[in-house]
Amino acid sequence: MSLKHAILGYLSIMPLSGYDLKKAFDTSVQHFWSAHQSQIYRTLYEMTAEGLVEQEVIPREQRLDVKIYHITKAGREELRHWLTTPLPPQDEREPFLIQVFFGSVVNDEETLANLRHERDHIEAQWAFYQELYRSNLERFKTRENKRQNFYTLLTLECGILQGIAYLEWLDDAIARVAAGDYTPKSLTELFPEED
Amino acid sequence: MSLKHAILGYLSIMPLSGYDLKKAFDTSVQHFWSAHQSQIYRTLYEMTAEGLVEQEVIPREQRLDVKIYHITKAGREELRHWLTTPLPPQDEREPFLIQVFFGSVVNDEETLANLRHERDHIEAQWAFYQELYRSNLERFKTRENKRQNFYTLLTLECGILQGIAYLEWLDDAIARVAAGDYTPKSLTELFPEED
DNA sequence: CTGTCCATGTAAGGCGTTACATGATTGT
DNA sequence: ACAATCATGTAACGCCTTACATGGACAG
Repeated sequence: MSLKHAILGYLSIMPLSGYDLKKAFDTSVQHFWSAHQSQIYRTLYEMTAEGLVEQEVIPREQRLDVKIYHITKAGREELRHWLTTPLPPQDEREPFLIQVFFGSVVNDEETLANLRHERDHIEAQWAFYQELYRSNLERFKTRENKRQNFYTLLTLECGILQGIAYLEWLDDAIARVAAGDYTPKSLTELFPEED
Repeated sequence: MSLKHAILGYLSIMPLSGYDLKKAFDTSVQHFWSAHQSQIYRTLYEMTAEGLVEQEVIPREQRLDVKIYHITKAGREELRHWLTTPLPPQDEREPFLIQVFFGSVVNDEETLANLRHERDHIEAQWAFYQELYRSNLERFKTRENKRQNFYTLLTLECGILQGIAYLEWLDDAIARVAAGDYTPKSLTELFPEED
């Protein structure tokens, strides 16, 4: 369960509340991981039971207590173990590509609309990553923990580069479907020479 | 639920059994969708209750009956509707990138091992897609339904191109981590001029 | 005075995974 | 003779999503 380990990762840097964790997910790893707040609270509860984290309860008058979570020694060990264990192959699930795959069931106009919609969405997302990269770069210049920041930027870079490749494919697909051109790319067109 | 619609997509082309569907998933859309056979059977059962498909039971002596599923009119309408409705934005979940993101928690050697492991896995997968593309190209030349085949090849192309981008990123990341070089890419290095 | 932020959770349901079970046929 | 393939499923669990619920602080 990666969510547990992502939480451990954040808590290994500093203690946080469930709310803080939700914000951290939304603002920094959103491009490759997301979690609902209900999920975070439940997981934190389980992790407390498992001894991976400890609650520090800060009472507040007439409001729900704030609970700050600290990583335990066992938590650090678990995190280290997970970070050094190769993951089993993941199953992809991309519903959009199912729509494309069965594009021949509907009119090309309709598939085109889907492709354009996806394109707009990906482009907006890409612009957002670009902004994130920019702001993280700034921080890199001034901050101490270069190594931590480097890995943050590296994952963002991955998202950005894959976004570019995806956008290129989308543009090309849109052009071809719009032209009613069903000739597929040849192997030499598709694969770089080095192969 | 995309699984239902992927099943409807296949059944819109020809009637199939649960077993056939499992094979179809494994051999043609495996790169962007996978399903366990238990999941397929359960879903087929639900879809029968919903009137999206109909069972044709073919009894066999001393063996379990074969159940061939046919798409109904309601099923076709549902499929068409789904294929022409833009999908809500999907949440990504890539545990591997969490490992990279928290790479600073462990030694670079350990992160390097992860990166190399991923690289090997992706390369093998990429080679498999390449083979799939090759064989589908052959079929394209001889077969009737060019339009259907085109969309199949298009989704494969997507997987292949994204694979290339991902591999390039992995190679670059491996080189940089191996060299202990934590300088991030500048914006101009990362973004194409057109931007 | 309305909305957003802070901060916590519960409940129910949907989807996916893993393990188990059966048994004939076909290939090596 | 043994394994793989064909072909069907059940059971149980686990994770993720959606909706609901509470309530103070603070900004426009």
